[in-house]
Amino acid sequence: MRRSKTNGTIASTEEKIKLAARKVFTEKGFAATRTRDIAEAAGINLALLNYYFRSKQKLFDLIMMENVQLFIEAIKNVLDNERLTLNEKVALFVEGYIEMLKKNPDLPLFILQEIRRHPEKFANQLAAKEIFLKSHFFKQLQAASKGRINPVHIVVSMLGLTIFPFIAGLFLQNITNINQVQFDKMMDERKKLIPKWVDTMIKAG
Amino acid sequence: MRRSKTNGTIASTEEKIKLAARKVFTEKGFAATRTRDIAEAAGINLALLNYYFRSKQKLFDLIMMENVQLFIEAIKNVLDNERLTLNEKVALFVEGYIEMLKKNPDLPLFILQEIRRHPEKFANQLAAKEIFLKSHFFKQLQAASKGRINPVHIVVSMLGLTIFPFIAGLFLQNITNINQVQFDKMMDERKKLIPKWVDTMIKAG
DNA sequence: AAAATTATTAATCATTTGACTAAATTTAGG
DNA sequence: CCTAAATTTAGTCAAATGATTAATAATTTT
Repeated sequence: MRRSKTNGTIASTEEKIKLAARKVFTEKGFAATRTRDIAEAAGINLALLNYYFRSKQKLFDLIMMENVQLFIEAIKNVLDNERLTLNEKVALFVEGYIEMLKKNPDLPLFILQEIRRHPEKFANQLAAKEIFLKSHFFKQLQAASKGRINPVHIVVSMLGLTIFPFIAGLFLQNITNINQVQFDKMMDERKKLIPKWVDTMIKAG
Repeated sequence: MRRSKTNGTIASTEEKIKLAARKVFTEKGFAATRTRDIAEAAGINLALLNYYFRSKQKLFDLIMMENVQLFIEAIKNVLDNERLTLNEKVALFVEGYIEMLKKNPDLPLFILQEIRRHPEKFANQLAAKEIFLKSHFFKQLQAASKGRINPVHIVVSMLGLTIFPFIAGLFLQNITNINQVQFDKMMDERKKLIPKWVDTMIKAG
């Protein structure tokens, strides 16, 4: 693999391709994306894409990995911080995710689509299973909701309340007659609403 | 356009293709689907697909329309039934959708993806905007939540709590360590949980 | 500055894929 | 049965597309 020393130019070109690839892939998915689209969006010659990344698939895998990373980083620091109460964790999680999703609204649909298309790739990969179930967060949740309700319901609800609005963004703006600015404002409101709702769910069952 | 009189056969072949097309399209999306896949899944010759449906695009549009129809029918009868209380409407909506989604878990991702890809096609189409905002349901919601909270928040939450688990099905089964059967059982539990939660949201703001 | 390495381009290739054609086979009505 | 319409098939085509190549330009190294 070639690594250049003339960093100024190469990093810029490679980065240009990656940026364009993230944009086009995330918007259209793997199959609907043509390498020519990416090349054009990046303002480079088609052959350069293969020069730097070997193949469409390799480039896609790279982007996908970085996207998944975005998702994980937004949780990581919250779920296992033992100094935070359950409510504080929920609040931080919701706040962090909504901020991230405001910047990357296409991300959830992109990732979930990909999981559906290739479940096997994600089955083990992150070992998210164990990490999640053993997290301080999940233990707190079990303790707080003990007996009244399956804590998985709470987790699913928290994720749904936070992520779903972005997945269905355009659809919701359509049926509810609000525009982009109003939508973003509402998402900010949800930073306070969701933790309150989740707290109620835990207590009320 | 040829219409046969030997109805037995034609309906069966045409239906076979449509069933196969729905399956493959919904699983893989438009671009990733090859007409040859559909033909194979339907157990028919490739040319037959074009014989009955003219083109891949036409077939896709048909399937998409039917899928959207599924979504709408599940709401239609509930939203404007003036004899139902708000809580009854929510309960019926959630019940109906969860049942529909258990049978068609790929539907939401498929439709939302398509809306993202071609927003213009859905912008006016259903005029869902007006229909929804003028529904008896929405008016009841406004009355019940008056002042405390934007009713759109409630709608978004209700949809999210109901639909999101199916969109993220595989992902959730992964991180929460539950299998398909447990998942379906949980979805049944949510038929009772979600209306209760929504009621709390409305009252508490 | 010469040589070597790295970056970029235009042109081309090979494969995939949606669509079409023309012929063969089956079915329905007389 | 016979004929015409309906159905089905194999074979083919043209466009799209991922990838490669060979030549050229730019940059770095010696």
